[in-house]
Amino acid sequence: MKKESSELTEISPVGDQISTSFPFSAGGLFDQFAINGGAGERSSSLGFLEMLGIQDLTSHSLFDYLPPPTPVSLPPESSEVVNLPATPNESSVSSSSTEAPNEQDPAALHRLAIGLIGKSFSRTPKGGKKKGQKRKREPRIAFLTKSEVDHLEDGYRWRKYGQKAVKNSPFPRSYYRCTTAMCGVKKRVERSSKDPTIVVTTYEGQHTHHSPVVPRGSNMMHRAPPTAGYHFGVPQVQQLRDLHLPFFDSYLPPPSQPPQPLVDFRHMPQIDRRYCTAPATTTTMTAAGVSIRDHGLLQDLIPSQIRKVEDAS
DNA sequence: CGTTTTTGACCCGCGC
DNA sequence: GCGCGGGTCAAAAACG
Repeated sequence: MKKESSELTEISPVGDQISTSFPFSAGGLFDQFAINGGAGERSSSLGFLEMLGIQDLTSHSLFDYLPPPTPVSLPPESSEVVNLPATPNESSVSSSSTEAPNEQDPAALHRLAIGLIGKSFSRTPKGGKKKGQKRKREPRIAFLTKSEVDHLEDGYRWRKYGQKAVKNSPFPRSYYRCTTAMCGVKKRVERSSKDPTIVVTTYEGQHTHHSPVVPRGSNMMHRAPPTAGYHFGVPQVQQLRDLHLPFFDSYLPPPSQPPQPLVDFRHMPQIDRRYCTAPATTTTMTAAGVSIRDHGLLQDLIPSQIRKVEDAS
């Protein structure tokens, strides 16, 4: 059956996309991780790792390259410190105000690499596009997560609309769209061929709705309640800064400012219980569950940054 | 029975 | 122009 022209998404070439219309802070630096264009021979994950100066994931873990861990502090209203286990054998999670963190209890964000890997634009929408009309371009953000589970729970409901084999990779790439009406956010999920323990989740667009839904088959123990505040503790913000990724300065609140609301770490013990029985990489899954859940990065930080750029222009 | 997933076909941009 | 690869569509199947 012949298809109508429809809204599609493609990735713009590396060459001009950053310098011409990237809404954040244009510059050559972005070329290092605007890696999804052109012939598409480099995966987003590899590009991001390259950006971090990581060339070989076959003999090292991504997380070997990240900054040293710091304790995950809870928001000011709670004095608890949540320690994440580093291995399944140490899968217990303490929630104590007195227990000091150590190397075996790296912070959640230590296990998370977040990279802005490029940008994309929508193709001709249904109904056609006028000649010469600029395509809408959406920023994309990739989360690299060490996890056994491909599709990580992030608090939104997604409908899978496609799956494709990835060239030079044994793992397929899945395409998801937010099921909320009028919300055009999409995400791609693929597993790194270099390090199969790493899942690359790429988000495109901004959610038009604030309240994430409770996914089916889940319960409130697995996620923050809708009414809960989302807090990104100072240590997490500092860790992101410590990655020395220039664009993060635009994403993160100034050091003098209170942390942006993002993740409610009070729910991390529940998340850990959910995964602690799974083998091998589940501790990172814990971190991933929290990290990916910090939808604020998408719906709070990015929009604010876009506004910032728009105001400045 | 409504929703989601699966999966082959199709569309499009790009390189040759 | 053609082939390739990424991305999406949409009918059918599966699921709850």
